[in-house]
Amino acid sequence: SEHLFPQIAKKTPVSSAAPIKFIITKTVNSKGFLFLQPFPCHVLSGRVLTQNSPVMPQRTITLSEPHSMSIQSIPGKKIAISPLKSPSKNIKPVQSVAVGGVSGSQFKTIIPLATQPNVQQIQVPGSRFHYVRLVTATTASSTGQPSGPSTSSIQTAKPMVVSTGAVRMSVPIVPAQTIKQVAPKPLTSAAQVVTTTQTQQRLIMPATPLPQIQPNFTNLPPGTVLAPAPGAGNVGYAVVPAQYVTQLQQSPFVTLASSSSFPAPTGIQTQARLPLNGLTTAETTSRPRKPCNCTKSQCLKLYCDCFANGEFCNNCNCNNCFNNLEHETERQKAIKTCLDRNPEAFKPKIGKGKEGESDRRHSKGCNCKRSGCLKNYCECYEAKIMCSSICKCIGCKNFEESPERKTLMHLADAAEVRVQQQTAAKTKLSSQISDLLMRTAPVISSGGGRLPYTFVTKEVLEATCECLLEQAKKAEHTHQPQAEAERMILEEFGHCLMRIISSAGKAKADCASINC
DNA sequence: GAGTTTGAAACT
DNA sequence: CAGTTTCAAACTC
Repeated sequence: SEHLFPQIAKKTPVSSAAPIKFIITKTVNSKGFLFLQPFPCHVLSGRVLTQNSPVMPQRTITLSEPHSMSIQSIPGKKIAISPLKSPSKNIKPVQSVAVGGVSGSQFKTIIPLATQPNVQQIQVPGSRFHYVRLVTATTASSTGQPSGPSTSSIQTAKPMVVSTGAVRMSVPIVPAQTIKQVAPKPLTSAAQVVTTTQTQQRLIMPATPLPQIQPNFTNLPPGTVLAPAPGAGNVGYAVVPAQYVTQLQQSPFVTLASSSSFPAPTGIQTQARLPLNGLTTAETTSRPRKPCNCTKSQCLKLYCDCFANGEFCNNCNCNNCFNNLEHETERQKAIKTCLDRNPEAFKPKIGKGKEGESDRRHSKGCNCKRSGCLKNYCECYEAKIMCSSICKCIGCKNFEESPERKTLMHLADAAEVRVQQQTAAKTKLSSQISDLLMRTAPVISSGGGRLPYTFVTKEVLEATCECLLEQAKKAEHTHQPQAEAERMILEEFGHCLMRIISSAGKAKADCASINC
């Protein structure tokens, strides 16, 4: 990413350090998510790149000294990388969103890294970013050159425990068995994560240095490097968002291992969203993005919400979709086209306010003409913000004092209250039914207020029905009017119920006396 | 679910 | 940059 890191664009002498495979950079996409793919550089987040992309040649960035890097082309390399945050104050938002990820269904896959020490963290002073170096055992030497083709490059990866100031980059290692408990789609071998024919690949996960990291994998942000504790085992793990794996699985370039213990949820796809920026965990986890329905754009234009958000299409209803790893070349080209047309294309449209939501506003403003900016056609309204002076809308009613807007808000609030009440009522009813079933269900070991038997047995029902039928016949024989007949039957039903209840109570008392 | 409306994106 | 077309989502019936 020469334009972002001009200082590293120049090739510099390689030191004794092992080669850095990738730089992690960052920006945000149009919906406030951390977005990396669109940038015409060799740094793509959590995705596999192909060297032969016409858009940008993939390169390896070699760091020797903190300030000196070089970029070298490595033909035939495919590398997946993810964002890496510095341990600065920027950490917090990253963690808050990265952990939650896309939705509650999102999980992280922990890829065991093998034994050779080939994941290294590099800190570049003055840079807001951290760099991670993934090298094979053969390249972990001091050659400074990338290794040759390999089919198990990742297998030798091992995170290093690096302390970056107050932030420790790793957490205690866990045994391999633990993977099954935390990763729905564990990979039996990292080597299987990235294998191709004849070409070497590496998977670089975002190694977010977070002081808040806890040894709970479900809370780890994507790309967390789990390094072995001193004296512990020799295998490390890296946590990557599951959607990456989903995409990787879909890729013709990459073969992923599927676990026999955890069948891959091929039918369940997650939005391949990258770590977010500007949205809270709750927002991102409770509101997975809707699948798109594109038919003509191949999901490679900004019409497509997935594409516009820097996401792969996943679980969408689109036709002829190119927004996936299978069409990486076309996708990169489309990204470049969009950026050529508008360099801000993938940046958030809604600027984040300095204090509270009131400061949020649409970066370009809307151009609504007929909706009064009070329908979701309006991007401002959709983002739940007021129109601003930069909007060019006609007949706007989306401003603070607008009576129409207030009415709409009240209606929305009322509707929400109704939904909540209905939900609460349903919950209560469900609870009552459940409780009732518990009370009437046969319980071998009686306790509390439960009855020891089920009294409404088949026999009891039959007897009750016979009684009711008998009452009906009686009414018929005596030529009672229909209303009177119904009354007699109901009365008999009442008697039946009383007898059943009485028997139940008596049986319970008997049962209690003999301590059954 | 089909058809219509809408406004952003894409195109000219 | 303005006008037009395309597109997919939002909306209505």
